[in-house]
Amino acid sequence: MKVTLEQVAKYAGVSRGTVDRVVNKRGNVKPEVEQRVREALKALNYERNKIASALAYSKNEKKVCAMFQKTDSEDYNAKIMQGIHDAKKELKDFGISVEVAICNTSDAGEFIRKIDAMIQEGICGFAIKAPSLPEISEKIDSLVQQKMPVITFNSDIPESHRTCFVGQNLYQSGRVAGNIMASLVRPGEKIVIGCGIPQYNAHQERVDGFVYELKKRGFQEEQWKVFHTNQNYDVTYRCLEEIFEEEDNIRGIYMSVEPNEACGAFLEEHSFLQHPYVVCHDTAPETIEYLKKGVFEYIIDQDIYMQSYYSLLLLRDAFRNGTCDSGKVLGVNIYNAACFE
Amino acid sequence: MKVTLEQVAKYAGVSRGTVDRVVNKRGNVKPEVEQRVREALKALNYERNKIASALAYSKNEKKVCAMFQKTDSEDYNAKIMQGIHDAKKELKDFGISVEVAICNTSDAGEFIRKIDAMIQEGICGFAIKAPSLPEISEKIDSLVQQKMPVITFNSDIPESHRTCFVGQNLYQSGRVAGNIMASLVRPGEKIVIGCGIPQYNAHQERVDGFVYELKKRGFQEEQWKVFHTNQNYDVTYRCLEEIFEEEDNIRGIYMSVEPNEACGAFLEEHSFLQHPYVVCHDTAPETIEYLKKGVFEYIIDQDIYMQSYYSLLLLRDAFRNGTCDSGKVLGVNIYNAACFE
DNA sequence: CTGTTAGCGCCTTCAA
DNA sequence: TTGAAGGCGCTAACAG
Repeated sequence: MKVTLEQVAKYAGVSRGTVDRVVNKRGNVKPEVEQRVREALKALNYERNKIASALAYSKNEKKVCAMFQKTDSEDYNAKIMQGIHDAKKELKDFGISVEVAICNTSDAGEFIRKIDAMIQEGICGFAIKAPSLPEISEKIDSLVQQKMPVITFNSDIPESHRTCFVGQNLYQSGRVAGNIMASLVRPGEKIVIGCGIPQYNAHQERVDGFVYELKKRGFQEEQWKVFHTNQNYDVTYRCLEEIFEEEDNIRGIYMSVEPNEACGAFLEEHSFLQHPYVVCHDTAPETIEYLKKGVFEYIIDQDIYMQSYYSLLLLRDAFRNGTCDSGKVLGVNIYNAACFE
Repeated sequence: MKVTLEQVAKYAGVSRGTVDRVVNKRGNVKPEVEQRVREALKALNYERNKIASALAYSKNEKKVCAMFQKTDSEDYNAKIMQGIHDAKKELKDFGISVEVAICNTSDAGEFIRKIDAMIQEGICGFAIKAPSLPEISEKIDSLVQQKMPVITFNSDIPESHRTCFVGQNLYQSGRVAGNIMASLVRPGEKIVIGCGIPQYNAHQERVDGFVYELKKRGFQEEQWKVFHTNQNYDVTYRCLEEIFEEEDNIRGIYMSVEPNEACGAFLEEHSFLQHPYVVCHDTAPETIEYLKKGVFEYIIDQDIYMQSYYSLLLLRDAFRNGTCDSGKVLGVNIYNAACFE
């Protein structure tokens, strides 16, 4: 069952080293010998032992960097750090150490300075969550050109040549939300859509997906109304007050980004004949509380923990394989109150 | 950063072997030496290298068995097999080989005979999906008494002393479904609940959870009606016909177990003013089709693939640690049509 | 009770 | 272009 390099070598009448050269395509093998080895490999159905391989390879020590911009939500930041922390533990045995760099602004300069500083320290791979700005994109391209793996997570920079992206498909997550809302709200009832900042592609994408799905399920433009939260608590609260004063028969609220709490507070502090169904994103503890209390109906999560964790693990594979499995779009997870029992 | 046994040994003034004895609690170490080693361990913050450990330990070859009863759904069986297959590949490097045993009936005798046969072949651990019958439970107890890990998956045998269980909490999954339904259906509207076979605890549990949640959300007993599908296509179809003839204003159908297709076909072949919302379990390809077509509204999945895969991996940990992390209740995953885009 | 040593299977350097 | 050999860090058997 278990076939080793040694056995293949014996079968082919060569040494372990030669088989290794063939298996790992290191070149410097005479074609006819290579042919013979390949046949032996096939005949014995050799598969390399990943554990042994990892152990031997762990001599090549490497340093990678996880870089991200802090958000306003401490919980969110903590989940990212937790993912990094767990990945760090996992990667240690592979001889890979992880440095963390946190940016405080969305200024391209800050990112680029931090990247350069990290490279000075001998970093040879990045997992990075950064705004999609031309300067950053170019910087990434220059790193990739130097054969350095760069993986974007959570928020993609698709214009760049990043090795791959780990995160949610925002448009799809908006569609999932739209589909949920369409099942909750009935003909003649109205929906309020909270968009963050329209200039941010990421915010608009979810709303686009949401609206697409509403249309698909037969809703009319008059049935929904978009407002901009500016990602600000007070703005959100006031907008909701205004809209609920103007309109009636609102049965759905979609919060495409934080601050979910503003919406929760608004609903708790006002009473309605028919309480509106709330669909929102990301499982912050406060958001889950609203879900449990029945103020919110559904949360769609993107597992930010997994994103930071997984992107770091992919970096390891990138070192071994020169590349990594074509990125990874992590799931769109739906939760209702009963999920947290 | 990386601390090895060797370094700890040097620090404590003993040999690697002795440190190993302390780390792995193999005994035979003089208390004062042990004390010294423990201090060194702490001082250097030693953590064992899992890769190296696994490689060395893989010398101890082991055989485990995955045993399950075939269901009527070929897709379901295939997912179980896929999980086993992937686990097999993963475990190979650990020196663990996996045998599969498939039972055709729910007869305790068949299971017990197959278990005995496996033990003849040198199996030393089981991952098993079996009905909860006293004879099987006793058999499991006798294996566990001989220090053999036995993990139940998908369907638990809680009366037994199985090492742990990997699967969904059925009651909770019913609650999740109930909560969804409660958000879809409004006052005055009715819900039909398809229970499989009431004598099967597993079927009843989901329905209990479902009803619990309906009550919690203020629904009245008159609003729902339970029927028994017998897990049979024709029975299900006929029951639905009858109920829809008798009652009107039915807006929700909950299928707690297969055959979901009977429900799908029924809805496609009849037309209603208000099409009822369908919430059901398990992502068989046919069920997903109905979801995509908009005939079904939500599917709640239990990732059976992951259950068979994960239970086998836990067996590996059980060999190393004598026990394994207190089982694992895998998630309750909610899907709507947009999830499959 | 403790130290020594021979692997586990692969990777990598160094000679040849 | 190839073979030989010395690790990677840990486990386990054996000798003392």
